[in-house]
Amino acid sequence: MSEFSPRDIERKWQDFWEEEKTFRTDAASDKEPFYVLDMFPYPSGAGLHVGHVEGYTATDIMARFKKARGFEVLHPMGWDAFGLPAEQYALKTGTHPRETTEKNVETFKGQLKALGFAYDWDREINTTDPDYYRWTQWIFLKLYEQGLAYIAEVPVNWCPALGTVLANEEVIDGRSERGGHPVVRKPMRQWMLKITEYADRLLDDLEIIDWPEHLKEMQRNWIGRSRGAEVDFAVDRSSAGGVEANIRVFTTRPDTLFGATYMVLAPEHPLVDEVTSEEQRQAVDAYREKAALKSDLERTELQKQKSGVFTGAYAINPVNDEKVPIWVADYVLYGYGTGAIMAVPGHDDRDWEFAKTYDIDIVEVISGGDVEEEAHTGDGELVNSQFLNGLNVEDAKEKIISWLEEKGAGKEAISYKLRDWLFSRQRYWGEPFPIVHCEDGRIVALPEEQLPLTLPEVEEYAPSGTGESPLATIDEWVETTCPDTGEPARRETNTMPQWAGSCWYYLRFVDPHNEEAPIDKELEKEWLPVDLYVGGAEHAVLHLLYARFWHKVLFDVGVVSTKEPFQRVVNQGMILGTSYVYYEDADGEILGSEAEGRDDVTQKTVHVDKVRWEGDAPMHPEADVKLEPLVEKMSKSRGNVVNPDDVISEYGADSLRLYEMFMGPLEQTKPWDPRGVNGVHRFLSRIWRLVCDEEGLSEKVTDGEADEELLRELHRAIQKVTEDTEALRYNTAIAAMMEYVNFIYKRQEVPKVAITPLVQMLAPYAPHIAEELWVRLGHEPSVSEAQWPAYDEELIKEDTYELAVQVMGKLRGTIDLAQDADEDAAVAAARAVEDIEKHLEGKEIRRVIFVPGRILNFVVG
RNA sequence: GCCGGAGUGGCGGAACUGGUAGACGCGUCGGAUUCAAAAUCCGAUGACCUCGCGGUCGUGCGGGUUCGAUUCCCGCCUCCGGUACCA
Repeated sequence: MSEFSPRDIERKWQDFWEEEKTFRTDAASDKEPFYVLDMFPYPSGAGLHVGHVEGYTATDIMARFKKARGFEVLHPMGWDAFGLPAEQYALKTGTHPRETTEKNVETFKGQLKALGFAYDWDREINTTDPDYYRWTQWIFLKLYEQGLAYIAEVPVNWCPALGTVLANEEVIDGRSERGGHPVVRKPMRQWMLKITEYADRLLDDLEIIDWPEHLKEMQRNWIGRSRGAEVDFAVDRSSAGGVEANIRVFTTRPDTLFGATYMVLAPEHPLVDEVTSEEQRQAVDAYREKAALKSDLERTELQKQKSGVFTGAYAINPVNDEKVPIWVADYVLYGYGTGAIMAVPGHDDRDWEFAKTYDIDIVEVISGGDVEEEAHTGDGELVNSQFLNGLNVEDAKEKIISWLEEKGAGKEAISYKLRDWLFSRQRYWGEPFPIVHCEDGRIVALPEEQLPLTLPEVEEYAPSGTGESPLATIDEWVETTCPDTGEPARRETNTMPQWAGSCWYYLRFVDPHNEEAPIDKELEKEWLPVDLYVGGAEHAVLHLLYARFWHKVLFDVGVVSTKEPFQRVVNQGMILGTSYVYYEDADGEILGSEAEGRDDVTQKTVHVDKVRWEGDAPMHPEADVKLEPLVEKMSKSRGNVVNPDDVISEYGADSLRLYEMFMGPLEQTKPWDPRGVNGVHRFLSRIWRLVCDEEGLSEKVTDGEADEELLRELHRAIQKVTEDTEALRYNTAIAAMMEYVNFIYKRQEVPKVAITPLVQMLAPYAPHIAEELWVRLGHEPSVSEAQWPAYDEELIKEDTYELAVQVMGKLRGTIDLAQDADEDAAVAAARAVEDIEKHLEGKEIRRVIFVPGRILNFVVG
């Protein structure tokens, strides 16, 4: 075959790798281990998209590169297959989620294989496999034994019309995504995990891992640790109907205590009932009821107007014994801090706004602003604060905290935004909890030997109607006996959330068939942490935080020896598509870009495949209207999705892989350009033609030696590609290979020794063509087993180099200069150049700046 | 609002620790090949002035430091991502 035809070679080499088990990992090997991991996908019905391909290609290149560099590489793939879509499909069609999952896995796996990824498929993991979730349940038991799993009544999104609990993403504007039925907050019995107990470690250990700073920052913000003080305010008995109570507040600004002119309790705060006066009770109850109906989102999203109700009661400010009114307001969240605040309107924006609305006193305690105009939140000198007067904020905090501690009215405290993790779902398609509830109320964990507790077959996937999972309707599964006493008991009918399976899968890949433990201890020591973990930024917080949490728990119980699971994380950037936009007015008339911005029209798109091309102008298929190209996130509804299968059938997998890496830096958001694929395909064809001919090997290819210049270019290319690949700068590594190919194209003949290393360097990027060329060049398969080419710095050096010459910082010419030339030689050479000399003529040279290898600059007077 | 990131040719992007801005690719133009076209190969391609040699301007905007700034500092603008009453 004379022309490059991916169709003819790609399948062949995919089969070769599979049969030869080229990418099998020997976990017990003596070689240095390198673990490179992708965020495994949820196998959706839609199949792989170009975003998956980007991340997976990036890790695949690293895996193949490291293998060639002599590492024992672990590069596995699996399926995060529990989850909502399969269950919803089951609801609609009655198809068992297992069937849907199997089918989708089949599709995904076929697509991944067609891309030539070097996975060790013997280590494939599926989170829905009982042999896998047995250990997910086992880890849950460890959490439970450690006291880190508990049951609580927690409000969930309850949709009475659907008779089911909805996930946050299924609720839009307080209504169900499907059907638009009202959704209310309803407390239900839930499993919680005490991730808050690990907050400090999750925060501190960010220091020891090599993650992008923005990602660490997001985790820090999510944990939201803040230092402050807890202060007790006694409730004024006479105003609260004789009730004796303390209101404890958390504040980061104890220094402003003298400026506290009211207090606020969250509507859910238990003290509200106790302190509310008879006159105010009706108003308070009404307010609390209204607040309870709002979802968290509603409570926060429309932040414009603050609302609240006075309870009728007062509290005593411990620093000056002044009476301050106690209010109820939903801008205070029950879940954060103590659920109550001291309000300092002079120095807090929210309190200021509230005080203005309800005409509450504003007292300035820190000078430097005008508290009648706005809250002054910055630093300043303390005023109106007795013994704190004259101090700055920092010192006042210290002093007031010691004062409070001395008086027993408060103490230093730390608060977190992070909440405990709501760990149960009222669904069928998830891991069952290995827990039974006995009739006497005891909660008993199943013994390890009884794992896995498998999901029963069900007739109906419809929700039970009570808010419980469909499992609750299967009596023969639910009804069991207590493992301790043998008395009748009921199984837990909640299931675990999708996060559970993905919290530890990276461990299982190391030792996927172990029946004694989730992972062998020795192997864990050898392989963890993961050296490189690549995935989408959408998991920057939750998945990565949850997995870190589990890892730390497993560390504490001795299952793993490492503090952190992922040494290095990289987020691949999003790939954007081009939408073709037009506008439509109320009468359905189709309009072009001239209608942009008008508010009587709606923006619409034409699916990429339906666009009618008039030359290079995109036109509406039915109307004579020019469409406006718009680069944005790919989505089905915008008709701008690029399907990897289509690209493969037109250009082949190698071109798709190469293009996605050539587009730009891995972490950056990049627009898809269909013509770009053609460009890299052209590059691969050029290499092909360089090597191959109708007869087999091209006439240009010789058995001779490489000359000095060729060697220099070759070794320069090897150096650049090696360094850039190591640093994930794939785009510039590819550019270096292109430059080298352009260079050898200009030659009549090229010796094999100058092409072979190129093919080896190409192999991680475009493995199929590289394998084929490798064999054509007379080597035994496979290039995937070959050692990465080395470069020799000596060969790269030249006798002379080109030096830029500036006069007054402006480039005036270049000179060829010997490597070891000194300043005098450089100046002489520069002055010999007419174009440079004419800028120096008749001027006094005041200074010469000579940086060997970099610059020669004349400063003239 | 706050936090994070980014603004470089017609387009995607390159430029190591301040040292020839625009590598590589796309597109465009020209040439070769062809009966012709596609494909391929070779060359040109930031803008402006100039017949040409050459020159001036140019990395979002305005300042600054420096012999020299895409790179460092100060002040803005725009876009993208995250987050949002967290006391």
